[in-house]
Amino acid sequence: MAHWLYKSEPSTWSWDQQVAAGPAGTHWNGVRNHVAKKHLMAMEVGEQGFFYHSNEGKAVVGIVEVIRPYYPDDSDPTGRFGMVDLRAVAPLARAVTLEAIKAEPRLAAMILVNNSRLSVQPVSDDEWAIVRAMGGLC
DNA sequence: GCCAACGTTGGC
DNA sequence: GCCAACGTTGGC
Repeated sequence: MAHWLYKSEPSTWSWDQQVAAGPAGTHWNGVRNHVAKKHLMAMEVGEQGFFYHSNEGKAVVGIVEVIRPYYPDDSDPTGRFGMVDLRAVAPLARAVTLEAIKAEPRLAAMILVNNSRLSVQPVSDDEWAIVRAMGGLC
């Protein structure tokens, strides 16, 4: 199964808010980028991803899971973009900062490091395992 | 269909 | 708060 990384500014949508949304989850809407859209469309229910705080915090803070596959984003007046639904699965025991990711040579190829502007990114199996371990999860 | 201008994102 | 990187828009 594929893994993903979702970026959000805490002032807009934080991990705490995601947790508060509970098992029913929330829409991951507002994506207005065609590369990010392509990733959203590829997602399947049950696939997990990292929740990353951009700008403020700059760290991976938790794990989320896709609970509804791609469907139209009703906040998009043009109808061109869609969204998925996500629920919080677990917090990391300790946040994995961008600084720590950049300091780990095995993570040098992560999109987060090389294209910081892409808001929804694929994460390789190796990267997934490494960041999880750095976050204190087995 | 090219490309300059502009707006937005996000690290620093 | 600055600025680099990137995406999008619109004139030609």
